[in-house]
Amino acid sequence: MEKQEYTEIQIRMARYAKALGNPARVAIIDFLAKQETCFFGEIHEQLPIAKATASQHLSELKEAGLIQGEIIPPKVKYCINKENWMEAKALFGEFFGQCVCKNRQCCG
Amino acid sequence: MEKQEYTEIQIRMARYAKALGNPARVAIIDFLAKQETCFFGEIHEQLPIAKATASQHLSELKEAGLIQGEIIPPKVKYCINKENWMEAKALFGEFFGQCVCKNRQCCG
DNA sequence: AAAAATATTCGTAAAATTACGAACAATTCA
DNA sequence: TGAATTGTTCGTAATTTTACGAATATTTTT
Repeated sequence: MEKQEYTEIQIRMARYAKALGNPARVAIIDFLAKQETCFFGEIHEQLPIAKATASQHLSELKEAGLIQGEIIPPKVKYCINKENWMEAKALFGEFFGQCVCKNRQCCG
Repeated sequence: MEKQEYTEIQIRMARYAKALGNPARVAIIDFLAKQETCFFGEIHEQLPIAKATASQHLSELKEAGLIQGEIIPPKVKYCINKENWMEAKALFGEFFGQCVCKNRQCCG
């Protein structure tokens, strides 16, 4: 086998991983995971970054499918996207489950 | 609580996630996870990218701690870094375990 | 010693990421 | 209606990422 393209699963894995590849976004998810929903303001309060930057990170998490938002004037309510969260959880579970680390020496 | 800095765990999570945030790097790990070790050439054969790019991705995975390399002239042998792999596995496990998705409605 | 094989490093270019303040839009409150 | 509140979008700048071919270094083979 040579020069294979990536599998759908690898592409989806990388997409979710990339979305989690920043401490601010990990912190946002940590915060959201512990409650049903919450407003932008509460999320921003937790983060050591400007409002505009927080909004940008939320957009990326939404784009990746990990969260969703709903406008409740004049606020915006965010929450985990349950369906995609479960998919990501399964993907990472299988990913980290595939290494037969216990049975081997690895390098050195 | 306001303007908190990120926790060590969030920073480590983001670091591992970022390393996995590219399909080539996910593919490399997928390939390495299935065997004790293998040489650069075999890894590169699997990937639809140039040699230099593959080497670069391997560097990033090594930098993040997920793999390690050993020179066996004139080849280079790579493998999963067992210790850090286990840490990453645990971090992602706790991360995805913390959402109480089943018990809630989320937005909408 | 010269040629071949194996990977990394260098130099470079295009695109994406991260961050901020200012400007804006939309709704609510006075 | 005017002022305040809440977030997003715009414009911008600095940095990082991704990718490639060419050059380089190291060891092995001839």
